[in-house]
Order: sequence, then structure tokens, then C-alpha cells
Amino acid sequence: MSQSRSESDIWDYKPLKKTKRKSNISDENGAKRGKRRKSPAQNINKEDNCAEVRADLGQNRGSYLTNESSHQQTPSDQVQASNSLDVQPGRSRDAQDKQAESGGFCPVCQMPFSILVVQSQQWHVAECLDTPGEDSRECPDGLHCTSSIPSHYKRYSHSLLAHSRARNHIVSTVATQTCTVKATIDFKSVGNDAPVSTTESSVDSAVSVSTFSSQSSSLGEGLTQTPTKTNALLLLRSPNTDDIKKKKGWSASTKRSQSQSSSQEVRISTPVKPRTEVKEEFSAFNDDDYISYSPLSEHPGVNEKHTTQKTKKELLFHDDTVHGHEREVDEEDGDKDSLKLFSDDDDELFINMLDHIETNSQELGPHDSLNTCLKSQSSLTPDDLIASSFTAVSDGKSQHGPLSQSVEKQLTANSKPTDTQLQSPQSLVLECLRERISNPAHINSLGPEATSVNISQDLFSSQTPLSNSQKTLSMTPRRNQAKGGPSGLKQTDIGVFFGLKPLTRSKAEEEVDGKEADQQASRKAGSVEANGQDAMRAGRRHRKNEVSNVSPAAEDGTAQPTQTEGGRGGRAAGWKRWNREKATDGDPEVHKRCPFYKKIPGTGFAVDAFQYGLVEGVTAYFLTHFHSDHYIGLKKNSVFPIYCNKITGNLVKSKLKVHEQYVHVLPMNTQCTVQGVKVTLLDANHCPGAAILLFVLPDGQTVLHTGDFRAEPSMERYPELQGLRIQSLYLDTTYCSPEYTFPTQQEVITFAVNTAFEWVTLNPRTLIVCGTYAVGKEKVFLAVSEVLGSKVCLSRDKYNTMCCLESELIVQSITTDGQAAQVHVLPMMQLNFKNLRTHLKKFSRKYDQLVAFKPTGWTFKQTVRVEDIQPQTQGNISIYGIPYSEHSSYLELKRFVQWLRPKKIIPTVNVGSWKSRKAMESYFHEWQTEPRIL
DNA sequence: GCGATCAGCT
DNA sequence: CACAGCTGATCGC
Repeated sequence: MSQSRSESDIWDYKPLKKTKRKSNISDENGAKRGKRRKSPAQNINKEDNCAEVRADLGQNRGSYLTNESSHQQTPSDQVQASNSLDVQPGRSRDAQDKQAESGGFCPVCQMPFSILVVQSQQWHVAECLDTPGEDSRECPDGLHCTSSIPSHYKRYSHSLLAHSRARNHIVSTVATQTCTVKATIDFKSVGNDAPVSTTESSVDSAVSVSTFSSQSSSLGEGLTQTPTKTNALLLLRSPNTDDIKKKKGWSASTKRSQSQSSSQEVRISTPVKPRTEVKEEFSAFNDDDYISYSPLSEHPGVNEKHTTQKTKKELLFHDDTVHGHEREVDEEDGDKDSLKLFSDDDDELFINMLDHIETNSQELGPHDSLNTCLKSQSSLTPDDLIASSFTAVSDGKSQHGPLSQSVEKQLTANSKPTDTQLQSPQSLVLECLRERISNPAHINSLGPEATSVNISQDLFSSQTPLSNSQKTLSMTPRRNQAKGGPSGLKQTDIGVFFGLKPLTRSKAEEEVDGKEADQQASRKAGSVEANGQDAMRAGRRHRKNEVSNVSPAAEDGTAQPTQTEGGRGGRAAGWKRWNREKATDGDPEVHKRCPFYKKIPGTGFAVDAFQYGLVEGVTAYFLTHFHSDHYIGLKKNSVFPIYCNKITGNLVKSKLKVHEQYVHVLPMNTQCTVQGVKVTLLDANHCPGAAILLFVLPDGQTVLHTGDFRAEPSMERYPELQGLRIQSLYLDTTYCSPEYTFPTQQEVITFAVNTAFEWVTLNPRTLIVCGTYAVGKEKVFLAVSEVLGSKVCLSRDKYNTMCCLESELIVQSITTDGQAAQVHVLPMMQLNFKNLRTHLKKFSRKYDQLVAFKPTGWTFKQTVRVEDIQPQTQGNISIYGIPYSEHSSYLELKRFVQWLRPKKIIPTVNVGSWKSRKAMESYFHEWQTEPRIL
């Protein structure tokens, strides 16, 4: 966005082409490996700014920075640096000092906090620390800069301003023996930490809006609120216990929900114990410590001693359609035939690899440093986080114009939020702009400067809406603009999708490479790094949770139907039908076999396994979240005993019409006992209602099933996971390959929000459209709607879905009236130019331009940085593909696993091919054995 | 007509 | 290919 329309169009700044790079702070693993380091010289501009923050961090921050940053500077360095700067001339030092001291500016990029969009202040600062930039040009306005455009502060460095402000601030800080800036930043959200990681105390101050219902009392996770409005985003995670109350964001009422099935016995869990104690407890298993796919072995400790050969063999049998656990071998046809899955060569290589793994297997080291670090941060009090954001606006040039005065007035009026004043500063600005439009007499006086006024006039003229958008968009290099409509957004070329150069390699080349990679993978099974990615690439050809490449013959030796077999369903229908089996002779229903990784050994539990009919031995069917590939098979007449949380239960009952008696709702973050097994549901950070399942078996074995999840560091603080040594981790391995790196959700949301805001500022007749699934991606459109001060228009169906999410705040911000909202939500697949043109026409009375966000969380083969995102544009319609993922990136996965130190990992995604399984195994092994610097 | 399933598509 | 679906055709009841 930043390059599609230069803010110079409005504020007369000159466009700058540069983009920023991620800093070492966020790229923890990269930093550890010494990758993607930048020279101090490259960092000079923003680095100077960052340094000011770091100078003020004090002890709380020190250890963390030492670990994460290679270019930490000491406070004395900073004092020296800032002393060498001139005092800012030509402006009221008093006013600036006041703002600096009150936390009115980002200490890194110097942006006034008053123009923060959605982000909390500490979130913004953390992001700035994350992305210090490389070679940003100094802002042309230098010490006089008062831009209120967020992207301006990304585009230009403001080191002069920073030094000037910092110097003054440091002097006053020293004088008063206080450290305001320190308190202004919650460092837990620095780096890869999600915004959901604030301290408890910060929440108390964050929840300051009186309209919060009791449900919202646990809000505020990381996103410390601006004084204007609470953030609906915070509602999008599952409920938590009082143990981590105010840390996670769902309703208190849900948290306290004690609704259980009659068979449940609910107790409050107290699983926390010192790590050292645990180590002793599990030291007996150290010999068996290995990460394995084995479906055959029970959990280490249960099936404690394997012969080496047996272990190897088990590991070979990890294809689900072939094998279950040991207890399944009887019911299936033995394991002999399953060996046919792999060629002899493959077996040999695999065994060699396992030898390698076993030899190198070792106890993962302690991660005390991280814990220590986290503890040290918990003492931060963010009382100052709710700073006087609004004062900043009035300090700049913007105060000269009537608009800004009006805004300032409103902002001042809003500085003490009331029930009815839930608008962000940005939405107030927009409101003013709209007023100006409806009253053209005011337009001439709009804006801080003459140039702005003129351009604004053009922009706001309904006579020339298209020419304006074209004008502003002409700045954009449209190398990827779609040629022929929707096809221009073909997702197979993700580079193009995100505005990068189209891949030029021919299909033939790809195929050759693929073959080579496959051969290489076969030849060098032990060479993880060399072939892992290629192997994964090949492996991901198989559909999630599917095992379709396994030939039926390999499963039990019966004849495989020919591919040309007739019947509806086409080519693959033949063997697919074969893959089913009749439950009983009289039952016409046929089902696929339930893969081993969907069953929990030692229990009667299956997870997300509804497409296999009633599975023998399974007495409780867990549903981790409400996505169709997980609930597939559930119908209104289903009689599975379903166990899930409240939100998912709501959806199952509301959307699938499953009878209430079969839906057993479990509370979040509360240990329950289901059929003798202790079960705890934890927030999976995936979609609303998504849960991680923690099972503690009667014999003490621990199993963690992540469902679909996006790992984040705050999970390392889940009380329920503290001190537990997980024996088996069922892991969402959707993006378990190093090429999958993508920005944090916050970065992407910030991008979308800033982008939407800028478009609407340029042309208030812009309709914003966001794509969604049935459940998921809510954070994007809620954030956008919040900043625009608009409701979100949804289809009736989607509206009903949202009403299942147990959030009053969400319900209040949605509507089904398209005329009443500037933000519309459409199904993801409807986001193409043809549909959007049609959609825009429906609302042509109010809107003449449409900007769409397509949060597609997948296929990020090449790293996509938010700075590089460019829209696809056709006429007055622009579509942004944004890399918003609800699955873990590779590094997030790695960090989570290295923290959790499971004894065994069972991947649940991309398990369809040997290659992908092998690649994942290699990564697991690498994670386990590499020196850990967590 | 309704629901379920599947190919094709995004 | 992957996500997480949606659409339309086809089939059984």
C-alpha cells in the first residue's frame, strides 16, 4: 500500500521507494543462527531511534535484549549520542517535551500515538523495534514533521526528531528519577511475541471502557487499549481460566461456564509444578526420548522398551491407513503388507536415518533463560500505556486548519470515553472528512496545507472519483496487475498474488526440479537441510489430513479398483469408494478408515474424526474447531458424542443442526475428567472456538493435540502446560517447512487497517471488503471496521455464525444492512473483480471505489513482507492479498516444539506422503538436536 | 424437493 | 500443492 498511493498526494511528501527489513529482534531463530543480520551502518537511522528506547529500558528489558539483539546499546551510549544533537529549533520545546514525557510519540519511529490505528502503543513500539528499517531517508520535514499518516513514519526515518525528543526526555528522566518510556512499553510484545502477551496489570488498566460487559472483562491481552474504544479483536480468542485471566480474551461468563455433560467431573486443575521436579519425574524416560511418527508404539513409558529394530520398524509403519496403534493391529490386517508402502531402498534409508536420530537423540536442554526473562518482564506496569495520545495531534501543523481543530475538539471531548464514544481517533478524523464532504463549503479550508487542500478537493469531488483513484494509483508499479479479470489473482503464483515479480520458471523446469528433488530425497535421507524443502514441496501435494496416495492394495492386500471404474464422482471415485468399508452388513453407510493420528491411544478418544462413521473403540469424539475439514461427516442426524468448547458447540448446533444431546461442552482452561481421562482445552489461536486438547491419562501419560493452531510465545506461559512433560504431541504441521515464513497477524492487521484508512481518507466513497471463511479471519475485518468507525455488513448466514461467538461486542459491530456499513464481508472465493464490480454497483449510491482484502493464510513459499504487498487493481477496484495465517509459521512451530520438548511428535497434516513425513521428521530431529538458544 | 457427495474452482 | 471452503452437477430418498 505504501507505494501504491503516496501520501504526497495529500500531504505533499515526496514518495520514497525504499522498504524496510525485519530486524533481528523478531527473527529470533534467524538471529540465533546469525542470519539476516544487518550491519550497524545499515540500521543507522531507525537504530538510533530504537536505541533511545533501549536506553530507557532498564533492567527489565536488559536480559531480553541481550539475548535477542546483536546491536544493543548501552544507556550511556545513547546519552552520548543524543547529546551530540542539536536542540530542535523553531518549535515550542515545551510542547514537545510535554508530549515526549507523556508518551505521546513512538520512541522508535516518532509517530504520534494519537494516530495509532487499532494497535496499542506497546504493540506499535514493539513492531517498530522489530522493523528498524535499513536505509530510510530522513524525513524532509526534519524536526518540523507532524505528519499524521502512519505510513509516513515507516517510510521516512525521524532520527533528528528522535534525538531531539530523546535528549530532552532523558534529561528530564534523569532529573526526576523516573523512566516514563520504560513504563510505556510492554516488552513482552516485542519481537515475535503476539499482542496477547501483556501483563495482568496492563489489562486492568486497559479495560477502561465502561461499556465492557462482564464478558469483556478478560480482554486486553496485549492490546492495551487506547482510551477511546476497546478492541473487538481481543474477543476473538477462546475463554481462559482465572489463572490466566485477563491474559486471554474471551468472556468471563464463558470462562466460568460449568456446563458439562452428565458424565463429566470438573475440577480446577493445578498442574503447575517446578520444572526441576518434572525433570526428575521423567528422567526415566530419557532413554526413550525420541521424536517419532510411530503409530504403533504407545506412549513412551507405557511401552517403554523397544528393541532398536522394533523401533525402526514401527517408524516405518506410520501411515495411517495402514496401521493403527498396537491395539489396532488385530483389527486391521496386520502390518506385513504395509511394508509395500515403501520401497526396500526407502526402508533402508529410513532406517539409516532413524539410526542417526537415535544416536543423536538427547534430552533437550532447559530453557530457564527464557523463563527467567519472562518472569523479569512480568513486573512491568503499563499504567502509562494509556497515554495522552490525543495531545499529539494538536501539536503539529495540523492544528492550523479548521479540520484539525475540529478533530482536536472531538478528540479532547473523547479523551474520557463514555459508553457512546467508542470511536478511534482515526474514525473521528474520517467522520470529520465526511462532514466536509457533505458540506463542500468547508472543503477549501480542509487540511493543514494549501497543497493538501487542493488535492483533497479533487479527491473528495464526487465528479471525479475515478480519476482520483487513478491518479493516486498511478504511483503504483502495476507489474502484477491482473490482465484478464479474476484470473489475475490466480493463487498458484503467490509472488504475483502479493505483488511480487511473477515466477518465470517454466512448468517443465519445476517438474524436473521436483523429480530431482525426489530422487535426491531418496538418495540422501539423512541430509535434512538439503532435501527437506523439496520433499515438503512434494509432500504438500497431498490434501490435508488425507492419505489418498496410499494405495488400497497396500492397506490390506485386497484388489484395488481401477481408476476408470464408473459411477458418480469421476476418476477417483473408484478407489475412494473402495476406501470405505461397511460398518455392518445392513448399514448402507460406508466410511473411510479412521487414521491412527486421529485416535488417542490409551483412551476412547478420537479427534476431528467424524467422516469415518462410528469408530470401533471410540467413545468420545473431540472437535477442535469449526472448520469443515475437521467437522466433515457431522450431520444433523449424527449421534457422535461430541466434545468441544462452547463456541464450537454453538456452531455445531446452529449450523449443522446437530442435536444438543450429543454436544458436550467443555470449559476452556479448566481440567475436566472425561471417561477417566483428564482433559483441558486451551486456546489454539486459530479461529474462534479453536482449542488445543491436553489429555492426562489415568496412568499419567500426557498427550497434547494442537488441532489447528498458530503457535505463539504466549502459549509458553499457559499455566496448564507449565511443568508438564508431554509424551505425545499431535501437531498441526500445515506449514512445517522453512520456506513458510510470514508476518505476524498483528503486522498484517496493521497493514490492512492502515491501508483501509488511507484509502478512505483519500476517498471517503471507498467501500472496504474483507474475505472470510465460515469461521476465521474475523480479526481483520473487525479491526478495519473499528478504525473506520463503521459497522461490518455480513450475510445473514455469516451474521448468525458471528452470533455464536459469544461476544456482545462483536454482535454490536455487525449488521446485515449493507447501506449501514462501509466494511463488507464476503466469502473468500467471491473476492474477484467480477463479483466485486457487481457488489460495488449495488452500493453505487454511496460508494464509487472498492478496496478488498483477501486474507489467504497459505502458500507463502517466498517470504512476504507487508511492506511489499501491492494490490491488484482494475479500474476502481483494488484487491490486496494479505498473508494472514491462522497456522503456525515454521519458526513458530519450531519454537513451540523446542519449548514443549515432547517425547514424540505425531504430525496431523501433510502426512499423506512418505516424503513429507520424512521431511518433517528431519525437521523434528533438527529441532531436537540443535543447540537451543531459547 | 431435499440432502449428500463429488469435481472443479478459488 | 497447500487453506478452507463454495458452486454446480449428480444421485438417492
